[in-house]
Amino acid sequence: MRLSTRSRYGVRLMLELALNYGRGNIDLKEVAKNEDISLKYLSQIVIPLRQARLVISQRGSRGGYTLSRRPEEVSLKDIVQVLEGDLALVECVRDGSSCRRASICVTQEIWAKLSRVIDDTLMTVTLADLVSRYNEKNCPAQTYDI
Amino acid sequence: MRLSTRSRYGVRLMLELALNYGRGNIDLKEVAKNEDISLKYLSQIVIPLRQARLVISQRGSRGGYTLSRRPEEVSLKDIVQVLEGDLALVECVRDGSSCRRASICVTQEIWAKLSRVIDDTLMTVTLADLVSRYNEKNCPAQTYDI
DNA sequence: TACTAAAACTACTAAAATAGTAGTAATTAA
DNA sequence: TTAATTACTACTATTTTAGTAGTTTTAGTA
Repeated sequence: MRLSTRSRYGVRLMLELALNYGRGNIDLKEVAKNEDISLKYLSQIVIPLRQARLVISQRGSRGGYTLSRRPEEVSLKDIVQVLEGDLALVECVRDGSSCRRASICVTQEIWAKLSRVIDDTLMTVTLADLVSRYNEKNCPAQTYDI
Repeated sequence: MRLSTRSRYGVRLMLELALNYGRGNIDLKEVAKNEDISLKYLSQIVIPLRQARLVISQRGSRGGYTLSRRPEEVSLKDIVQVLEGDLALVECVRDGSSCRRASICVTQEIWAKLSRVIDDTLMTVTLADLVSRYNEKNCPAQTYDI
């Protein structure tokens, strides 16, 4: 039960865009460098994010990506959902008819619950939250020694 | 982010043992038939459960498996933990040194939280709970038409 | 207009994980 | 002694993961 690099890199990509929200296009080269992720791989990962309209792209020179919504309005669930595809934790939760034991199965109920708990957790965390955490962690309150 | 059949089958195996708790050895053939799972595959899955002392085995004719503890005392976390191996949701949560960005990374904190939420959810569900659900679902209160 | 930097698209690939199967050996109750 | 059962070892096909590689399109700018 592993979270793919795809999802994790995708979240970090989106975090970079959130950190630069309001500053125009950010190109993937920059993100790849900051986050230490293969540029080519990133350029694959961003495609579904664009298709899902979580980011807006601009091609050509000085092109790049921007968030299509404010960081407060993008949850990690939005991102992970797009990048994990339609994969559910367990197939029978998404599609009851995929298992003929569904009607008598009690474990299905548990996996459904677990799916909900995961979704709820991811839904309550937004990019804005990550930005706050980032600032706390990497930009501690500055003291000026004069 | 998928739960393996290994874990899911393992839980169903344990549920079968819980349903038959107190009735002596249950052999895998029976479980395989009831749960519609390959006998050979089940016999692989049960090995780590035995090694983790969640079940006790008896070899030979009339052999089989029994729960080593009462159903109330076995949570789904116990089972899934054993069957997923030491795989964490995300490697860096289990082992901070696995990623050199750990000290500056804020997504790690989120994955750690998600891991905890998953663990907590699985920890609160015991085999006894599954047995209750099973009885409710498959043995509705009987009415006698005389 | 030509150049350059960027996204977009298409195809391929090595490695690992998943979900099993197959066959044999050891054990034990009857 | 036999039959039933667990235990052990090895193998395998398929899918997923985590990328790489190369080309094409687009758009700003000198």
